[in-house]
Order: sequence, then structure tokens, then C-alpha cells
Amino acid sequence: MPAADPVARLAAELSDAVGAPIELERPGDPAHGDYATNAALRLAPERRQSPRELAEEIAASMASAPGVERTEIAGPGFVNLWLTDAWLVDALAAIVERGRDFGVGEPARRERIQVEMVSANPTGPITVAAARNGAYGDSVARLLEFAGHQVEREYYYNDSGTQMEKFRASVEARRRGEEPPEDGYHGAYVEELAASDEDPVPRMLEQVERTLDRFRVHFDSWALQSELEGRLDEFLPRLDTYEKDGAIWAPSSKYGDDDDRVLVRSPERGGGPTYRAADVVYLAHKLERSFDRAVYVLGADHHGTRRWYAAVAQMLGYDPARIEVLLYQLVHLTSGGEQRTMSKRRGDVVFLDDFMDEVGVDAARWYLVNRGPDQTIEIDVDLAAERSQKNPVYYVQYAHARIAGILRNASAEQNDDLLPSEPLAPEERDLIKRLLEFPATAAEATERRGPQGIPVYAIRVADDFHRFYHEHRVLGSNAEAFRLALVRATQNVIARCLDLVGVEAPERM
RNA sequence: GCGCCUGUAGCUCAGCGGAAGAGCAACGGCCUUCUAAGCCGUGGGUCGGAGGUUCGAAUCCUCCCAGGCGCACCA
Repeated sequence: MPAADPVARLAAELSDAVGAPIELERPGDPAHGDYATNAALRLAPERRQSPRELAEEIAASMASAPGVERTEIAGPGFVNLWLTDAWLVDALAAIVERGRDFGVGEPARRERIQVEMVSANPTGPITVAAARNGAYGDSVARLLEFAGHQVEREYYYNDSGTQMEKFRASVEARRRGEEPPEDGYHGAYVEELAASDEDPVPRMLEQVERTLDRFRVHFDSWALQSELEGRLDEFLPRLDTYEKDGAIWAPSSKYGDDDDRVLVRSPERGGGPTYRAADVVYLAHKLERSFDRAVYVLGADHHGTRRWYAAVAQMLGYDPARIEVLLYQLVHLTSGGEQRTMSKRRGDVVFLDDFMDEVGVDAARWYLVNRGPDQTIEIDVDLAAERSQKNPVYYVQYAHARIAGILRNASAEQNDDLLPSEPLAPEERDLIKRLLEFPATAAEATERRGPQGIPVYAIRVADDFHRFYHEHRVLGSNAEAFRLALVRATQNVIARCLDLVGVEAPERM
């Protein structure tokens, strides 16, 4: 573990002292010390020793390690330890030294990763449902970058399928003063598009990009289905396809998919390539561009395609481990307690732009990433704006702004020794320990592809900070140098957390 | 029928092998001091149910119940 993570370094030092791997965790109850380890409980079976006895030995070995003030055996064999103020202040100094980069990962192998997200068909404006894809996917992308990887974001859109034809037909119908076809698009935006003679698709795409920019999801590249389909002949031979009922099939069931899939329709069904054909080309196109890993961000209604992508990778001769499909559950809207279904075709949707107008960009991003991807999001449209006033995002931002206020009033930095003459107060120790959790928290959120861990952690940081702020004066205090460092480190960690979920860190509120 | 996901405080949700949490809602306190968008306190839970694994299970395994989403030559 890098020296940039003081807790990891301490754990390594203790492991050396004890001669066994020591993992440290922060106990929920402060009476159980600054950190605790269950090493004795884990080791007892293989050492054929009682956990308590082993804990005694471990505690004795750790007692002399630098930074350890005292140890204690507790419960069935936990070892609780208390650290010296000097250790905590040194750790704080290490955080301050890293600045905004505290917690940056140092991966064993730096990967080049593509994250493909949103990819909604440009048949209408971005909805709140599609926004969850962006909020989730973009935060995962930011986490991967923070973990030390090189990330590119791509938007893939279907510009050649049935839905696009229906979309264009709907606009055409409006231009003729008619109702769009029954299975066409009926939203008010279709009428707006009909008012001009331009091709509605590029206009829709521009609007999509504008909306997502406002949502702080920015793309490096855009992939078009129509272009990919043109290269189908290159890849069909690599797939061991076969013909049945006049259609061309991929033998995906041999590679773990539930069924074989049609790539090219039979003549009586039009004979064109299916979207799955484009999937094949697109997947190859991703890996051809020398991405080590291609991440798909898909709504849970697409979970059936998970096996399909893995099968495609294998059929093409690629390692399926290079393909990663991230799923998130859907967004449900309620209005006055009534369930509303989101259908772009019926126009019964909440558009992201309206949602952002209503609750603000910060609350919108926070709201959509705050829940785990496996959790269905329920949004009561009527209460959204009202609730946004109480969104915890402001609690976190407020901590950042409060610190900015202190720093505005601070005089030029002096190079005093940080260690205060008085013992550290509980609020100071708690805040330092909280900040020290950040590298592990970020790493875990990245590995689990669970960005919701970041806002949850940020709330705890803000919580510890507000408590500290309430109890202790920074400027003009005897411990000013130390507290300024503490407050700076806190601000950096909060700003980083907010950035990881695409939320701004205001200087004033 | 098969597959994926979910069931934790009144509500919305974290936690996913180590000693049950947050926000909102309810009630009661705290501003001559760096931002009260803040702080402190009170009440509130058989972690859907039943078995199992483990020194230890909300967390892992099995079954059951309830809900969401899928199972196209649509995307």
C-alpha cells in the first residue's frame, strides 16, 4: 500500500510487528478505540490457539509500535488500539501534503477503459430515467479516473432502426397537420420539431448533448449505429454464423447466452441487420481501439443482454473479462401517490431539463447517484422540488462553504509545528480519522462500482466537520496552525467527493 | 415457467462476515464569537419468514412469502 494512505501504512507496520496480516477498522463505538482488529479471531483456528490468548500476544507486539498509545483486548478476541495525538497530526500533515490528490489510486496496471453510457435514442429529450444512467455511469467513470485509469466516455445512438423511422414519421405527420401514428411519438416536443423544416434527428441530438452537458456528463466520442452496420461483412465470418428460416443467426447459445440470435433478418421481414448485428460490430470496434476494458451501463430492463455481450466477445475471440456490463434499476415516478409510467412515445415523461429546473443540477445529480444501482428509485414528482430544499447535498456543500469562509479570513500560512500544545479534542480526532477513511472508501466504491458510497461518506465528513466547527474556533486559537490544516484537508476531501459525483463545491452559500 | 434485482426506524434509504446507522417526519433545547443551509438532546427496529454454515449473520447458502424488471427477425 502506498505511503500516501497513513492507515494502510500503519496496518502494514503493525503486520510487520506482529508477524501476521493486520486489518484495521474503525469501531462504531468510540469506547472500542481509534481502531480495532479482528486478526486474533481470524488466526485462531489455524494457529490452534484460543482467540483471547492470541489477542494478548498481538496486543503485546503492537504496544511498542510507533503511534500506538495503548491497546486493549475486548469481546471474543478483538484488539482495540488507541493512537497518539502525534500520529494523528502526522497523518493529517500527510493528507494536507497530498492536497486534492489525497486518495488517488495507484493501480497495479493502469487500464485504458471505455465507459459507454446513456446512449438513449435521439427520439426525444433526455428523461430522468436516462439521467440515472448518466449520473451513475459518469460517477463510475470519475471513480475509475481517480483510481488511476484512463477513461473515455462514449455515447452510442441508434440512427437507423425502426424507432428512428417512427420518430421521423411522427414529425412528418405533424408537419402535414396530422396526428402521429398510433405507435409513433406524441410528446409536445414533436410539434416543436415539426415547426421547422430541418431534419429532426440532428436537432434532437444537439439538444441531448446540451442537456447532458448541463448535467455535467461530457462525452469524448459518439458512435453511430448506421456506421457500424456498414462494417458487418468484416465480422460475420468471425462468428461461425448459420442460416435458418432465411435469417442469419449467431450461435450465441454455445457461448452461454440463452438462445441463438438473429443478426440479419429474413427477406420477408425486410432483410436488414438487427440491432444485435450492430452490437457485434460495436463490441469489436470498442476492443479494436485498444481499450483494455469496455464498460456498458445499462438499465435493468436490458439485463438479458448481459450474457449476449459475453457471448459476442467469445465468438469474436476476445477475453470476455474485458467486457463489463453495469446494471442499474429503473426510476419510477409517482405523482400524488399515483404511479406513472415513463413512455417517451406517449410523452408521459419527466425530462431531465425540467427536473434540473425544478431541483437544480446539484440536487438532481446527488439524488440520482445517492442510491445504490440495485435499488429502484422512486421519485414523487410533486415533492421533488420541496424535498430538494432538504437534500443532504446542501449539508455537504455548506461544510465546504463554511471552510471557504474561514480560509478567506486566514492570514498567510505560517510554518509552525502543527502539533498543538493541548491534547486533541474528540471532535478533532474524529475528523482526522474520518478523513483518513477516504482512500479506502474511494477504492471500495470503485471496485464495487458503487458510487453511492461517496455521498454517504461525504455526509459523515460534513457531520464531523460541523460538529468540530461548532465546538472549536479556528482563527486566533492556540491551535490555529493545526486547525487550519485540519480544515484545509477537510475541504479538499469534500471537494473531491463532490467532484466524484458531479456536484459543485461552492465557496459561498 | 425461467432469469436478474429488491424487502433494515412512520417515510426515503446506507451498511453486504465482526460489537444495528443516516436523512426526512415528531418533540425539546442552543445564535453579542470564522456562514443557524448549523449544533445538542428525546422517542422510534423480532434487519420479509423459516432453516443452515460460522466463535460471530442484516451481511454467506437453501427454501418460502411479497414487490419490480426482463425472457422478439423492437432497441
